[in-house]
Amino acid sequence: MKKKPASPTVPPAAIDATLTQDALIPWAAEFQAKLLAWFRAEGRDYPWRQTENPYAILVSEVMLQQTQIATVLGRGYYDRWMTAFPDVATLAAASEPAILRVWEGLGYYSRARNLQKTAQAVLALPGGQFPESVEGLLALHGIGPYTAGAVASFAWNLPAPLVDGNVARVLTRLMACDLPIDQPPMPRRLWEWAGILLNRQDARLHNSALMELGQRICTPRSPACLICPVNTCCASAGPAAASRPKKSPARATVLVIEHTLLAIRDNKILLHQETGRRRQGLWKLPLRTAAETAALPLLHTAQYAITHHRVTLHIHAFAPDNANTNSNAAPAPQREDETWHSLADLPLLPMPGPYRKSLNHLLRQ
DNA sequence: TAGACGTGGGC
DNA sequence: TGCCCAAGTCT
Repeated sequence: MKKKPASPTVPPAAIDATLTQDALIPWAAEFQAKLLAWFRAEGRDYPWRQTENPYAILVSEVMLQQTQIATVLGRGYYDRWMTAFPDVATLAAASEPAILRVWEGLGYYSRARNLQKTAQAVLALPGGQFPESVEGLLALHGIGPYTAGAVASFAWNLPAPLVDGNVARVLTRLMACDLPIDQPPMPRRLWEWAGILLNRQDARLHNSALMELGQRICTPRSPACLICPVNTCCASAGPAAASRPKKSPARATVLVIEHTLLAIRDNKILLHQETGRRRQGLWKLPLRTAAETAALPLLHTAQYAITHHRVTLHIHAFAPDNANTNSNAAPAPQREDETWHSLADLPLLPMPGPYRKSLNHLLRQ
């Protein structure tokens, strides 16, 4: 099978020049037409594609940041959120624990808090409506270049390009680019390419189609070039595709061991609320050093990953009533930032997924 | 600007 | 199993 040779990286000068779409990418019109035809015939029907409500679209986009559709839809996060907080006013008035509880398990919890900040900011705008421009959207918390382009094009069909992981992969393959996509000058160049290729009359469909192409056809490991609707436009179609895009090496995984206490008395459990950047506002079991827990019985061990850490979570039994009969290795039962909570309230408290799972396991009987 | 930020799924 | 990846943003 005869393939276009993998062309060398597109010279920056050819891209940066201010020229017409046809001169920059001669196959742009063909690409747009084939992409749109494919999407009209094969595109999936997601809840956020059945609405032009900017709030509903924003919620979906924020949930989908670094998160797969199967998680957001299959595990019910989108439906639960839209039921609990159906509009900007409801979300703006909600309590933070209520928000975090609905978000629990999705990760990147600042997304949930920023969504509420944005709801409050929108309500405070004259008219109380979302700004109908990329610039206006970018000024809101948690809305970056991708999400601004997504809301602008999906809600109002504005001619705004967008680049996410899917689009970046499609574009580097189309252009046979071997520069690392996470380092200059690639991020800027990808946005330029997306802007040049954008179908300005049908930005909504075009952007949806481009992402879905990346998600379903132009996949990271085994791209389906043979059935790709735009393979005639692609400089990587065939074996070369899987080698793109290039990326900087991932950070090394760091091993961490957490020793925690399961302290229960009078149907109350001792918990600690996170106040730092990580998992802020969520409740965890009290953390202790290995030495402090060495003499305590080990109840449960679990493993989980958080960003580039690999965590082994040990949960030790601690009986506050017996504390003074224990050796001097026994930990203080309670520290300043730790509080007792009724076991009945446990389902209401936002908690990192691994802790929730371990507690459910331990308290089942 | 490079690092930090959660979690689950696929291979 | 241990990576890589997923509709990114913030500091």
